[in-house]
Amino acid sequence: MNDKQVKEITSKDKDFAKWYTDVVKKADLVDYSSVKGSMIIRPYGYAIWENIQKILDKEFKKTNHENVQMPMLIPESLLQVEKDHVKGFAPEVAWVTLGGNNKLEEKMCIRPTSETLFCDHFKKIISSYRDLPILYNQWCTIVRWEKTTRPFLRSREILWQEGHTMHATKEDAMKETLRMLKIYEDFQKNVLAIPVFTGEKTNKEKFAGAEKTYSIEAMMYDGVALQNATSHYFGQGFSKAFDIKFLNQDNKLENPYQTSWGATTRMIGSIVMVHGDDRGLVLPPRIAPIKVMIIPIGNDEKIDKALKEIKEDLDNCKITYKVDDSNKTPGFKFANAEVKGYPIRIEIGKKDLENECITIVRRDTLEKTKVSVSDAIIKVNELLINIQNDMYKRALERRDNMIYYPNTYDEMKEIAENKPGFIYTNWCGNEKCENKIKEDLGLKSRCIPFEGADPTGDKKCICCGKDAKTKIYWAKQY
RNA sequence: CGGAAAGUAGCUUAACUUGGUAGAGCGCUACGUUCGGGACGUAGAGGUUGCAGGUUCAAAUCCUGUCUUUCCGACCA
Repeated sequence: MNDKQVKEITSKDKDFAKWYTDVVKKADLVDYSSVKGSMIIRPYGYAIWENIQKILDKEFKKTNHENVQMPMLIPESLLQVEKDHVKGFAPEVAWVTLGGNNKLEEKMCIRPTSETLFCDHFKKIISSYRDLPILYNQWCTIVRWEKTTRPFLRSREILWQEGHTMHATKEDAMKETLRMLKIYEDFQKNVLAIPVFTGEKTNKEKFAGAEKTYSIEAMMYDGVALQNATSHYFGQGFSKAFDIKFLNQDNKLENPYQTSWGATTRMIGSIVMVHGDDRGLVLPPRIAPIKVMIIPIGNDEKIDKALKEIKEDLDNCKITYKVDDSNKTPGFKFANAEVKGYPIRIEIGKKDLENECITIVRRDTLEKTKVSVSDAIIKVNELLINIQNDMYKRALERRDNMIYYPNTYDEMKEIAENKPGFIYTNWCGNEKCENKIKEDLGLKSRCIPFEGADPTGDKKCICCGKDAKTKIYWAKQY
């Protein structure tokens, strides 16, 4: 690879953190604002988010969820209703204390999440089992006063969706919690081409106020974990605290069972860190706002004719594309298309047309193929599918090669210190061991997967040596 | 929030040590020539040196504070 082609992006193996910020900026996904932790999502980045919204929202609607919009401010007293919840969130909320120049009677926080707001509302609209289930979702921003911020990965103002549902029975609520987790899982695998682990969070890591928290865990290129979505089962914790009641079929008052689930623009960070390379962003076709970038080389009647034909074919197949007819040289346009990560690039030039063909380049492998103008659309359709599948396969293989299975604590330590990735071990279920591993090795528990989590080998906890209850993933996290 | 570093045109930076008219490259605009891996010519636009104080005849330069960014920890989606 010519150095000139990558002069603007730091090599990912040399300095992954720098590479990441280079890519998100050079690909025009974000810009920094003058407010710490509040990023500007630029049109190209926002277009990715819009695609995420479009696809997820369709899944939510298919499963009978309705979108709503709740207030942005939560009165202090409302936030405090559920004890674990306020304890978990109080350290990271932003407060509004003034209205104009007047001090507010009661200060209000900017929502860090909206469980309390939804509960306050649910109390008013739920009275019978006939009102259940209530399946709500909202797309909004929230604020959490994070100490350290990075574009997409950790910001203070977070763009996300949060689902909040109420059910008549425990079983229904649990079913909902897992159903939504599955929707996230399928979305990440099939659309974002990101392999993930789904499973249960430990007591220590679960959401403030939840009975159970499930998460989607992805591994970035550098082996560090990123939690890409969560789904919580609340049981009756909030509904009791908020005194939400319904009359069941036996004419008895009961507290409903609740769930919430969310995913954020952090997923865009995952796409960058799972698929990107030293030339920039690489977008999976299914999430790419522009699937094909057409680059005419020079001016010629023949080129115009071929361009017109290809555009028509793409339109007919509803494939999004753009034509780079700027006054730049071809080399510049190629490099730019690579930084932006368009899945496919079509080069239309005189030389090729003399042989009745054009050049199609796939972004993920940079492999070039020459096809006739009339066959271009067939090739594009084929490539869009292949690129999507190959990107997933490569990410999966890479991830699986970075998972380690130590049998002793010393081995685990050796791996934690020298090899980036996930570590899968037996665990006794005790928080003490979790804390020790965090302190000794800097690793946090990721999740207990749904399948294949029965203890293996000596069936003893890797840390304390007592009987293991389960297997669990450990990793450093963003 | 602790520890470290940085902030000068859109970007990369020079001038800062030793105070004295802020300079360049890239990018941008217009016109022309080009076009198969980051083109070239000519002409041009673009700066209260992050912000606020202080020292001084004089501050990009010295001092204090503050904000933002980056890296490393702690906290967290």
